[in-house]
Amino acid sequence: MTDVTAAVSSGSKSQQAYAAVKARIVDGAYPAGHRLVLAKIAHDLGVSVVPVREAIRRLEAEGLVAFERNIGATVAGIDPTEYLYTMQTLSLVEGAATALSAPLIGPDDIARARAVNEEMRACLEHFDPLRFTRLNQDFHAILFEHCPNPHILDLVHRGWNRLASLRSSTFRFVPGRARASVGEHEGLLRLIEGAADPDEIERAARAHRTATLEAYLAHSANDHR
Amino acid sequence: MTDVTAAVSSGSKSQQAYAAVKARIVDGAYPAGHRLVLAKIAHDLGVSVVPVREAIRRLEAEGLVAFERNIGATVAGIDPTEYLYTMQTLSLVEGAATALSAPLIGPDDIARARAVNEEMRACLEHFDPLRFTRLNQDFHAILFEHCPNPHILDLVHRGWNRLASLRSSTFRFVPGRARASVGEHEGLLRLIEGAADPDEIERAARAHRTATLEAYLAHSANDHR
DNA sequence: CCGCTACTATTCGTATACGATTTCGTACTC
DNA sequence: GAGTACGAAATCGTATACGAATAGTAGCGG
Repeated sequence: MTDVTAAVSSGSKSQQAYAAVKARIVDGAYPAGHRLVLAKIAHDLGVSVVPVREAIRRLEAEGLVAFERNIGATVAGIDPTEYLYTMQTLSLVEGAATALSAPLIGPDDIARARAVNEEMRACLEHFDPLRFTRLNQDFHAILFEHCPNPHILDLVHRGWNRLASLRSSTFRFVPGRARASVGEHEGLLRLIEGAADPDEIERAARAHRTATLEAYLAHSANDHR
Repeated sequence: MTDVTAAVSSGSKSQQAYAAVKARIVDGAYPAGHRLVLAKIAHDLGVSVVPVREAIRRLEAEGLVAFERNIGATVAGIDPTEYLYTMQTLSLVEGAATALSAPLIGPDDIARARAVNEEMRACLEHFDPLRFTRLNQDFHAILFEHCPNPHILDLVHRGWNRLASLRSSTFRFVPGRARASVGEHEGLLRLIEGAADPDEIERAARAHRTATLEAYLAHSANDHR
């Protein structure tokens, strides 16, 4: 459940353009490398170029768009190096977000998260990577609902958006990673339920993300030999 | 040694406006709450309002400026809650940046950092909080020079900028914090020199920032009773 | 046939202009 | 005298317009 619904109408045309372009990038309508021509987007949205330009610059600041002076904007791809940077940062901020949220998570939240995780488990047969990824985000979003630090939460969301262009390729291509993920989720829930030491929760949440990164690294090393 | 020198001329007028306004905010020429009128800034810089607007929006994204629709922009202050959020995030990213950098720090870097720290120690008599803070940033900047993850480094710099408006009030008002800081720096250098476990280095770097936060909290709790 | 140069078309960057919204001051009423 | 309504000034938000820089293309020369 993302903020895409707020795409249409949000006061200023700049916001509107921002939401519209962001949605198209995140859901893949504008693939990586796609050229973003200000005048064309402005025409499509029925606004002038100025608000569109502002929207594009904002997306650039979030890392979703690459903008070159006098050249133009393109949807930012994510090469292995960028992937590494982003995953490292995500493991950091997700770990902290989970640890900070843990004391505020109630039994009902746990139940909801566990239900989502069971759905993920069921999803392992007839595997649908996109659905699996959406459920994965829902799972963590529940854990972060009560996160007391909005800055850290914002960083988490930025990381997720940044990875959106990959279209869950890790789950898709690294065998066994999806199943392992479900197991780690359950472990995380047990720790939170048991009111474990925040440091331990942070380590577990961090390792959860790091495991995906390392699975990717191992798999891509395998590919290239 | 900040990037203020790059303020003048940097290709686009938008960049120029960004650097100019940012410099004035960070160095205190525009204090917190100061009203930023687009037309006035544009006139002062000799450009039109469009690039200035773009610059202000960028500063807003970095948390340095608060922008309200149809109202205007003001230099963002930092209330206790924001301070807490920012310090928590900084402890997180500085801890990671230090741990990631540690294996890449050579003996010459250690020597330079130690020299800066000794300058800080000397600075404890005839205490000059602003100079002390600048040295403090120099110290950590040396440690981060080789940081292999630019995303995390960027987050560190954003946090520093966000705190700039405080004008080192923690060092100024919390007794003993400056001296403790110098000691913690030396401990950090020893850990790095000794090629300690990255986790231990991360904990120490994180605790270094957390200690300042807690000193502030304790002190302000004292104030309000 | 290949490489270089000049030209054209596209697109960005910024200035100017105008409508929309808010704020502040003033006058009027109770 | 206090509160409210109205109007003017200030400021933002966006559209339009034009200059600047770049990329693509055609033509020329080797």
